[in-house]
Amino acid sequence: MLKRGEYPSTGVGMLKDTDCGTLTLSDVGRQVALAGWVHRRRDHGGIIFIDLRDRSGIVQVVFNPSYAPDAYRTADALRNEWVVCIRGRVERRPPGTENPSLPTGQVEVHALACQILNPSRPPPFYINEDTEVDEALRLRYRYLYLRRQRLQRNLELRHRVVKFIRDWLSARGFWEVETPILTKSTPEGARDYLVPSRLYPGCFYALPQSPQQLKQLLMVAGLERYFQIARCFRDEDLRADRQPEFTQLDLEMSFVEEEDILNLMESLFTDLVEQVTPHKRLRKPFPRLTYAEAIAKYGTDKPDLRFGMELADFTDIARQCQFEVFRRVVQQGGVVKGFAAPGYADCPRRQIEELTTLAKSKGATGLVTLALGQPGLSLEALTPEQVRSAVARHFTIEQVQEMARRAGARPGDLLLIVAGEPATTNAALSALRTEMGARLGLADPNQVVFAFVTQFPLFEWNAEERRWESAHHPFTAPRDEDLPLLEADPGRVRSKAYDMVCNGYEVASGSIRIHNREVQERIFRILGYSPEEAQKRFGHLLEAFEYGAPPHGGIAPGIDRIVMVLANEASLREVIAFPKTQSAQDLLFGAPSEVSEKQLRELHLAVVHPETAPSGPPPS
RNA sequence: GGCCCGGUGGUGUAGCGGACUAACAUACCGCCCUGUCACGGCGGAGAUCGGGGGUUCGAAUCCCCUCCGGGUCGCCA
Repeated sequence: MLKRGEYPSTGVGMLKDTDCGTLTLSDVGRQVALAGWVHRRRDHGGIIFIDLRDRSGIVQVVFNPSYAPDAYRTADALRNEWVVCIRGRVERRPPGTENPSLPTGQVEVHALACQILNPSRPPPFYINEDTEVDEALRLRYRYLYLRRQRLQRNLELRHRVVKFIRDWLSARGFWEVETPILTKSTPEGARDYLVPSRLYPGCFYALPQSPQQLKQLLMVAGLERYFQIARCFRDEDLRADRQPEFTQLDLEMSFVEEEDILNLMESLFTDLVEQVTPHKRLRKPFPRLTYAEAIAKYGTDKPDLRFGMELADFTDIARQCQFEVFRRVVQQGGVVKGFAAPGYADCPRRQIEELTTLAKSKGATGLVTLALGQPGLSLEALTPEQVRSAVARHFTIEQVQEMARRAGARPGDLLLIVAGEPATTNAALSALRTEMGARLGLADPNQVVFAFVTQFPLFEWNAEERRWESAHHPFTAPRDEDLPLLEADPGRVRSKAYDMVCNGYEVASGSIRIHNREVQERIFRILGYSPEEAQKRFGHLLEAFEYGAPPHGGIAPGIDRIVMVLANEASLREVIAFPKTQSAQDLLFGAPSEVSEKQLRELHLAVVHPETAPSGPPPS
């Protein structure tokens, strides 16, 4: 909501000199010129009320034939979303007719003149209500969906977040530098969006997946502190929190260690939340956990820390129990882990089945639940009869009590246990934990908990191609103490890469980079690049590093995701003005689209349609 | 590419083998109403149920194919 005086009025006095949402009792008696959209019309036969809406909010306008017959006649024709200009006087509402649910509810504007600036067809969906609309329709009529107050608030929030970041970093000596959108394809990482070159047949530019190498070159150039609100492009499949083009706060600093970057981020986002979204409760200081801790306690590297329900390890108990399924999992090198859902012991069977389905969808073979009696009892007094479970008979009461203790469970809680190979077990439990957080209302929408996850592994094993790959990117520095492990045991080498997470989303990712040629060459060797290959792929960067590259590192928070979390939205589409569908289409413009033969000829392109796919542009 | 959910007047939903001549709310059109704020009252118009094929005496409803939207796994250095 705009506050009075926060922005200059959007008009200079010809059509509009005041924003609707700013009017209060202190304006009573003022003559104002308002302009905006008809939010709603209430016709009482002898008197007409219009809720007039502009981006600042809503104010009630009263049309009374006794003091403005012409305006009253005009108001009779008005319909939702017509654009009007109204001149009138701000009046205190008659006693008893104030509307406390409206910021301007103490006053109303008595219309003296009303001009229709533009009528409107009935819109294809409600703009004056926050009701569900088919996603395709929202995108097709994006300019109408954006007219909704919720979307306008989201875009305003986004503006304020970006402005805050620019000001904050500028005040701390950071320079914003633009980097090219037309750049070079790199075979690593995500699929590139390609742009054909007219002047060089068969050659292509690529849109940046991120300005990663460019910002490192800016460090070599001696800029020391750089940032950019940068658009990034990745031609990969979409998700609720992934769009093909998105915006990063790209940032890089010279002469820094990991701690410097993390402290900077903690300081920036603490100030940002406190000043831009002061109604949010922020946890300070930001929790820090290693990758290994995150996986052990939450089963994921992007845990939602607004609630506990930490995972406990029951593998050693499972090894000794009488439950054949668990024992076999442990024998085969698997793990048995679980957590306690507080007060959920009496949950209906149907909900357990839903949880089981969820666990299986994440690759688990099943879900074991133990309902631990009634609240108020003590754990020590728990009897076998009070434990309700399909598999309770395979465990001694001491084993049940020990699992409950480790999970921090109390009587009345439900233990959820998954057994299997570590990766799927953790994935399933993480999903279950998130689901229980939602079901039990533990994920407070007014709370934001940022956290740093550190010490990611430097490499990941690609089983398909039977080789090591960079977990982050090949310029990420290994931790000094793990350097001796590099060749001997690459899988155990930890990196100076870090993520920032918030309420269950990964909102930033970064690392300290390698600036030492010898280390960089060892990394390339482990990744399987010959010196010639490394030269071909990354020659420009390697060469730059030979000319006095300073130690440097950085991070890249995702603006869209951060705004999404702060706006309490579940989809990125609600915080991007013109987003694309899950199949990467722009339904408003109809992109992507075919182009003319002439354009193709100029670009030296010929289109070969796949046999399996329909030819031509996507239907719209 | 796999799996899951959805598509019914303009919009949002209900209906899920026969009582559907498809219901409700709202928007829309007309009439009435001078203090409402999701104003209210009366009346009206508006969908052959995303598209195609099939099963059946009978399909919005069951089956197959397909299109669109969403979620998710793979993917996203």
